[in-house]
Amino acid sequence: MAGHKLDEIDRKILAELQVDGRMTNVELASRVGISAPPCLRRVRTLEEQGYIRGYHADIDPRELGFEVSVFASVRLNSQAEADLSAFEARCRAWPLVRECHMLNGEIDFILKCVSPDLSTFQSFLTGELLKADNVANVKTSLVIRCAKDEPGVPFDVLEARLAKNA
Amino acid sequence: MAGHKLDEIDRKILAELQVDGRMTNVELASRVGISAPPCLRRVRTLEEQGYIRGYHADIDPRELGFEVSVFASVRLNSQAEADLSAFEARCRAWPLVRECHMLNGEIDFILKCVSPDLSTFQSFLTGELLKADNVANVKTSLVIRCAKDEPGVPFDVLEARLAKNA
DNA sequence: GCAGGCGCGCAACATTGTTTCAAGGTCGCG
DNA sequence: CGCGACCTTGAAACAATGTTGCGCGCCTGC
Repeated sequence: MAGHKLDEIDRKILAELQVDGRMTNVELASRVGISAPPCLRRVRTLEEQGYIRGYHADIDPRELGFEVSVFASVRLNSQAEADLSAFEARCRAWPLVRECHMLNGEIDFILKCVSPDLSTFQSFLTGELLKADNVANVKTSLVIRCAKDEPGVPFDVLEARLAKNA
Repeated sequence: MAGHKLDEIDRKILAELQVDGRMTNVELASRVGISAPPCLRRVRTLEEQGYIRGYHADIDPRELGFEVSVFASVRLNSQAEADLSAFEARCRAWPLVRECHMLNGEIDFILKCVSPDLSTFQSFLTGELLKADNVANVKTSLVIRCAKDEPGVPFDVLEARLAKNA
């Protein structure tokens, strides 16, 4: 699956679609330097092979009234695999939790949450998260402002590494 | 700007495009229950008004050889606005840093980073981040696994709130 | 050199994107 | 109550794009 059999054109396609996922196929083809039909075939292949997991509109939560973002550091009582999985399943079911990452070190999980306002988050925190089985400790940090938010792959780094190894 | 003058159709459009940002306009129109032309006009308006910030392909970093994700908690020596802005600007320039959020509490910033391997991240950490001006302290946590990663807006919560207020 | 496979580009058709225009609906005001 | 301005919608027509099948050239291995 991780066979790095991507040529330069494939990587250009991924980089372009990461910047603008709604670009038309003809536009994409002209940018990467091939004609439209093979370009479309490459995109389909990249989708099937899992390089492209999907396409999503990037919607501003604040514009829709989600004024509050919070990072929550969670510690559990038990780190047995079954308990970890159970907590992850609960996170997937909570709509306010948008991301859930398991970490090494003292903190077991970090959650990224959004909420319309502080009181909504507080009732989630006290009524749901802190009451959940196996949760020992939660430390929350309000996001004051966001300087950078670009999930994805730094293609410039990737190209630099490939150039060095060549 | 934050005038919530979105009707149900607009919210449906946003929800659909968040799930599949490459959906065809005619497909989108049929899903939200109107014909294609007004649907396209609504999408354009939502883009212009900032509800939709863009469209991005969701690319799996692991497939491209970025095996390591790290959260870094950063404390600065000075929290003067000029110093905060300077640090944010540095984060925007580091390709391995994908997200940079300013927090309240003890921690000043949390960074989400990706890297091809641990040694690359370590050289970034010791050679760049820890050497940067004003950085007092950095605590890093490796991501072991990711249970949920759905940036965006929980539209089910939004609709529930609107129903309650109606 | 030659057969096979692979990737490209061309051309044709199906589908979609986009504009234009007229009809219906809503709101405010006389 | 009725009128008029405004907004939104949907149908039609055209331009643009998505999609498929086919043939050519290139590389590879024998």
